[in-house]
Amino acid sequence: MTEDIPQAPIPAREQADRFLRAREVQSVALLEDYVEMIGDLIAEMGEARVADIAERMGVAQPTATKAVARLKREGLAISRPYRGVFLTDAGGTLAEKVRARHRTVVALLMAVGVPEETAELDAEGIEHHVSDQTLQAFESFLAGR
Amino acid sequence: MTEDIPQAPIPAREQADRFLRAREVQSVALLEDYVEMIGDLIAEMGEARVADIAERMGVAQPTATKAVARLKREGLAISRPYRGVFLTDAGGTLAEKVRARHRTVVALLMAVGVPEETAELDAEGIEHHVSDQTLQAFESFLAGR
DNA sequence: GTCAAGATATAGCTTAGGCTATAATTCGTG
DNA sequence: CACGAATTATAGCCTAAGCTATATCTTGAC
Repeated sequence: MTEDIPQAPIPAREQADRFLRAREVQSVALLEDYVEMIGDLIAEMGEARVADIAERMGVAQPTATKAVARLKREGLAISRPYRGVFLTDAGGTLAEKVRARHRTVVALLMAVGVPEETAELDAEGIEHHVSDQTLQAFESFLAGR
Repeated sequence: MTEDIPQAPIPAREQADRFLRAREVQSVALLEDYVEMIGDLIAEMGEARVADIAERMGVAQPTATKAVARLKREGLAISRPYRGVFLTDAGGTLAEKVRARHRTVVALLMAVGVPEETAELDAEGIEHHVSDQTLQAFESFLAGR
């Protein structure tokens, strides 16, 4: 509180845009998490059941059901009542992208000295805010070190 | 979709804990943003008015009023009706911590090759998910390069 | 083939964070 | 010092994401 303003103040409008973007990102973050989880479950167990999704996401079963309904609305998943959940092509593509990004973020964190366990923990929240441009920078950094 | 499972599968419980943590972080992220913003406004203009907070956060004025009410509930800010908003000691300390963390995250991103503008944009969302341990790793990395 | 157990869906509630419209208050100007 | 403009507060609405309790459907065991 005793120091001067560090950088030149940013225009209010520009700063507001940053927060708007952060809020937008947040609204798709859950979709990404669920899609990735469903992809993992299908890869591991052959199908994704709502009860397993709920357990792994750490939410109650009706919460997972609601989330799946939203995925269907967004065209990322399909399911019939009392049957397993599957990904559409769009959902599968997204899951793949999210999984790759997660790996890159964890690798970057570890490359700058973050212990693996902490890297995994923090990556879960960080990854959603990593833009394509930043992701590319991470990959270049990891390749060229 | 054609490759094997990359790492050994994580116990469901452990994975759920990661998501639980990410959700907890999210619930304090807005508090942090508002507190930092109020600190900035006081530093720049001598006081933080609700209208300015709203403009810079990119929200409507009643939304900012509600957020300030929550800050007061949490003991981070004080205000009297139709008067400016001020930070408590706890609020000031938090603002300082958030501001420092933001700078470190931006510096780290730039250090691994992210352009400044993108670094600022992504940092706004990333910073909230950076744990103390990760922050320390960032600082060591920046110091020792 | 029936029936109990397990899985999924539905109903209804809560909190948080947005919004618009409007009321109440403060402040600057004449 | 009064009044209009600017600011802040309040009312009431929406959506998303969580929860518990309960209803409905599926399935496996007998």
